[in-house]
Amino acid sequence: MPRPSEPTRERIVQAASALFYNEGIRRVSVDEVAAKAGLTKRTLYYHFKSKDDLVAAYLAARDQPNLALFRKWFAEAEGGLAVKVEAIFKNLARSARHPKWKGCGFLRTSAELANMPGHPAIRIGAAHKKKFEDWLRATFAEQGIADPLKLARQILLLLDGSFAVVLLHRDPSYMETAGEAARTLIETALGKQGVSGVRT
Amino acid sequence: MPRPSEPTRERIVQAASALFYNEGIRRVSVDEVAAKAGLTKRTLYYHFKSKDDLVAAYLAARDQPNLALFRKWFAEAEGGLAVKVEAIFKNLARSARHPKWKGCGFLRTSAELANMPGHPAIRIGAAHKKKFEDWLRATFAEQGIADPLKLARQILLLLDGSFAVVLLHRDPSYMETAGEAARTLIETALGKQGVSGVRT
DNA sequence: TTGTGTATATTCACTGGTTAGTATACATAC
DNA sequence: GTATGTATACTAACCAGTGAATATACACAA
Repeated sequence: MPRPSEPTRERIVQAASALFYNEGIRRVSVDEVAAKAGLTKRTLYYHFKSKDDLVAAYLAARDQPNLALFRKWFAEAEGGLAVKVEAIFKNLARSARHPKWKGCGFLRTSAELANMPGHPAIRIGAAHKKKFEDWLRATFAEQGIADPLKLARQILLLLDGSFAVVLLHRDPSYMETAGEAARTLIETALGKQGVSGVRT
Repeated sequence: MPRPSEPTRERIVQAASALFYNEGIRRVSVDEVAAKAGLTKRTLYYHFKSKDDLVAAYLAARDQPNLALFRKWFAEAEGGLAVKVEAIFKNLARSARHPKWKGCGFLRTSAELANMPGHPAIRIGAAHKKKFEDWLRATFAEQGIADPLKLARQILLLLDGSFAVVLLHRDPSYMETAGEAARTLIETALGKQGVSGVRT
């Protein structure tokens, strides 16, 4: 059969992603994933040792693309630091208006598996959010902000808060409100920065 | 048997609360809830017409006590508006250090049932958060803040963000960071308020 | 060129357990 | 003697994971 066999594994992960994200982890059976991928459950278990393993693969596949998207939205925005960060929230609001949007897969998984704190999928989610936080922190540090880690965490809190609130109310305008708050916090931090601070 | 029969229904809701909150909605079976309440599943189905009904009752029971706790934390704190709101976050951080803490039941339920947008439990969760938002809005309005609704929503975003982030990282210090951000936003809003603004 | 062994990849059929919800009967109180 | 409340026993479906067999590709020997 196919020698490197990555297409099969890839197909399984993509089927799992669509189902887990749309329906929830525990709602979706391994049989459903296999059917959607066009193969039998037994074949799926050849590529993944357990359902938990598959859940971890689902989130791992979303890690880099998600981060790249945030960086792209930031990079493409015209303006100062605060405006560029606010652009992330505006773009997110746009995605959230899509009818199939159902929040952040990482956060929803950690909520659903809250009774299994050490679950591999939760570790992947935590690492993902740390990477985002660290990218923000480094960006803020470059701009000479006094406490870049604190500010990065505050932005992250607003971002994840908007995922949660918009999922509950189905009202993406909360994301724009979060973006305004982020802008305020960044402008305040820029106002307090030392004379050596770099501006854009 | 007991005539008003409210103790039985009450016992079921309490058993359901403990199990749903600790293990997750879909993880817990109706049999488990019945067993924990000390009666049979058939009796449970006499008091609730479905599992969905029971899930809604679980969240409805948390609505008022939760709001009362937030108001109490706010009322008992010494200081100005910003400090009193920050106190909510500090108290929340304290709760989150308890080993059995597992985030916000309303948000976790909305994440787990994200594929059922009209679910009664999600409606109850949305109404709960709206009540909190409205209480904050009214409080800010009393203090003469220019756009009390916007500020209330920003605080709510930080609060729900801290639930999500702390659940993921199991690091309650994020709640204190959120509290600082809330204080900054409120102080900024107070600084911009009209001359007629009331101070505390 | 042809035969053969081996690792990779896939399927069918199954198990043991769980699950939401119900048909029916029984008990108690007033 | 009827409302309310509780229990036993059941259904029909679902679900994570496995045993055993099979098919293919390719390396290497004859």
